[in-house]
Amino acid sequence: MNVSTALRILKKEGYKYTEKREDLVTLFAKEKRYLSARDVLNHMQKNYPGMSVDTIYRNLTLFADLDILEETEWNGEKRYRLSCSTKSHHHHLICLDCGKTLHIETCPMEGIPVGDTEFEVTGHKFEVYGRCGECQAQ
Amino acid sequence: MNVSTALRILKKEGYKYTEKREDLVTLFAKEKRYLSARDVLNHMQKNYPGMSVDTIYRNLTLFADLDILEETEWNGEKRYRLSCSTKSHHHHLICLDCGKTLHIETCPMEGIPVGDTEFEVTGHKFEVYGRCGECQAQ
DNA sequence: ATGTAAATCGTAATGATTCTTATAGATGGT
DNA sequence: ACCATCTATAAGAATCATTACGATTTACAT
Repeated sequence: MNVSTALRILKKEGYKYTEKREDLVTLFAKEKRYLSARDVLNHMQKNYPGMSVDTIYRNLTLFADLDILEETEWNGEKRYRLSCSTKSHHHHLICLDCGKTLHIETCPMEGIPVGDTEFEVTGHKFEVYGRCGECQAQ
Repeated sequence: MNVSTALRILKKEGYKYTEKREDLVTLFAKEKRYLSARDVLNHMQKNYPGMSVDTIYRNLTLFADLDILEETEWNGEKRYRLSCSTKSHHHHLICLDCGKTLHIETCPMEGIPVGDTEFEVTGHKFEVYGRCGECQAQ
């Protein structure tokens, strides 16, 4: 996923192009890590001092719905990062200090026999948590 | 995990026995599924009409710290269920409607090569989500 | 039985997120 | 380029889950 792909998806789905939306996607494209709504607000308010929290949340939710952003949650806050790829299903090793990620290519759902239960399976979550090298060195 | 084990852990760690704490653990022992703080409050206030939300949250957190309860989160609410066992590491298939669970015995961490990264791994989460048979039938 | 620290209550405070209403701005057609 | 329409945004209020606080009650060791 990159900025132009993201904006193309926006247009295709009938949403309007705004400079704030482009900057929002650009921020995620630069950072390539999980950011909280507050992180995003702090970054965005440098260029747009009066930017509303509502705009942040509304666009984060929209982008997650459009699969432009991936969403997760820790320490009571939702976090978002740019979708790594539209192609291959994968999981993450996540630094809980800075939100940096590494890919985990294997998916635990392959080989789990959940089809023979009365459950209708709708999703799954596999995440490994830790601290990256930089954050260990403070 | 059962009620007497839970109360033994409480005592061993120097916490006081109260009727509310016994009833709280008993509730989880009966339900054997994930409950939100609000679920617990509703159940408990039948017997203790004036019970404070603070008491609920304080004890849920305490019990989770003592590994009497397992904690997770979905739809913006923390959820707790009685720890299945003190012995074997496992994961869950969870009904997002009622909190009912099935065990998943295999752990995806076996076979994931995370030791050769600069990350210090501190934890992981693997959960499968769905709807149980009863909830599908409403 | 008594003293003390912990547990609880009632309520206020907090923090993240969502909602509301009025205004501003993007897009498509002229 | 201009206009109409409909979406996006700002500002602030509202909501929801959770935590904090001061006062009171209770468990339990002595």
